[in-house]
Amino acid sequence: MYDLSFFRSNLDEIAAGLARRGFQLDTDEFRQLDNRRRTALTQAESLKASRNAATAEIGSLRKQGIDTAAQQVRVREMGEQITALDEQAKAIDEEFRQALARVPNTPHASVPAGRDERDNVEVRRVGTSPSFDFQPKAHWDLGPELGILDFDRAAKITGARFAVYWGLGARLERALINFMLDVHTGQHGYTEVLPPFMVNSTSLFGTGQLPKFAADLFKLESSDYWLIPTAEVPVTNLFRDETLDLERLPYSLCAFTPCFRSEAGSYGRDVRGIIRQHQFQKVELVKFARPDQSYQQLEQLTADAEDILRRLGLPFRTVALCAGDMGFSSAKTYDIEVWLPGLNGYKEISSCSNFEAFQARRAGIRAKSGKSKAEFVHTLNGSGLAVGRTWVAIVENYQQKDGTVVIPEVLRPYLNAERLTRFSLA
RNA sequence: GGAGAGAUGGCCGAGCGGUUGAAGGCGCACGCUUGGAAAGCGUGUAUAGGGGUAACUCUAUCGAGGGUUCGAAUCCCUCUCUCUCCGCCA
Repeated sequence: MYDLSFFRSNLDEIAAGLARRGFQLDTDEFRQLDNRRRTALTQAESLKASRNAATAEIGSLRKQGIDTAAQQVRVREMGEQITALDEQAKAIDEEFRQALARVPNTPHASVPAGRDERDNVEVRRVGTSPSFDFQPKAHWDLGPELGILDFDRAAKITGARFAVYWGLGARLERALINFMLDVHTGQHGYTEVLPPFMVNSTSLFGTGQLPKFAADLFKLESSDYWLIPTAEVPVTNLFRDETLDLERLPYSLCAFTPCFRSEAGSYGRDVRGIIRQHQFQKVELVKFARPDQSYQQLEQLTADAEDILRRLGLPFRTVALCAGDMGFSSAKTYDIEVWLPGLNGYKEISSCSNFEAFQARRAGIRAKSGKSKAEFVHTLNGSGLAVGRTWVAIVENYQQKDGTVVIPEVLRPYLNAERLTRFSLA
């Protein structure tokens, strides 16, 4: 969300920036709305000022024992007018705020132009896709064959887009979580945090999921609790309505959480396997940065996420999203895409964004040093990484001709195994 | 789930329905004092929005939302959160 006075005085520049991402800002509508808002506000406030004066006078008159019945009738009438004006002003203000809350962030100058994913720009490519002397399988075949992945029972106990992991399949997921957390906390300087997996709607507003994207979320009945779609929501909101010490920034946090997404409107996309599930797990990286350092921090955060793939020996590429492909709150985003033999292509495994002050303004996250005035921090986040998709990448990239999967060296202590072999309960 | 207590400025803590945006203290900032420091003294010290080139001024805010009243931090109702006890529970 934008700062009110900044938005007002830079409407045309903002509209031009938003046009890059294909968002048409109706500047006339906003100007009108803003004028109406200010008129209503001024009217209500000046009437309030005279009521306050009249009321003070009644007070002092009554102290002198003078009858004030006439004044009281007059002020009572003013009160009714004020109520009406207030309602009007409030309605217009609300209309203005709602409209403003639905305006996406402006892309940073370094964001490539373009309309959709085809215009994204590859910034680096690391590793080479493995060559197989046999026909490699997709994980949705290989997993069930190994007995470590079970879609049928998941559909029975819950429904579509859920999975059950068995044996070393379950343990591989857990190994990846621990590995990622250990690297980020031990090597990259992140502080681990374990937040609630449900949040209230104020938090979702803070990070920008609400009001526009309620349909993508799961909401619990008869409460204001929502299942988190990403750890970004609880972790960024940790410091909502707080003022941080500018000198101590950046804060670098990492959190493991499950994530829940309704995937409304994605019918038919990634229907096979565990690429797109209603429930998946993620290790998330979140940074609170000084405004003058946030782009440097975005590079660092992206490198930290990439490092997991390097250590796992998985081939990937990093792309800079074009203006038209970026998320609502983001000013700049890098997607990291891992190579998946089952798709014979790259698939997003992390999305690293700088939101600048967009979320901080919505969530009231400020920082100041000494006596300086508090300013909004810049927030960043990225997956480090999506665990389910990393699981897929391991299984598919390290599969062998005999149907087993060799586990990368760094994971073996966590898995207590060198290889995934056929598993069966019986 | 049941019973009770509470929520006031950066913090602690007053507050009779009327000039209380809010006493007092602490903290913080600046100044005086000092060889320097402490103590002492003085001054200042919230946020958001509107108007104004500015000085400044107006409005709102005492957990949130309603209500009573000419007027509410103060009275009434609802909700949220925190704490204590009981029950249940990992």
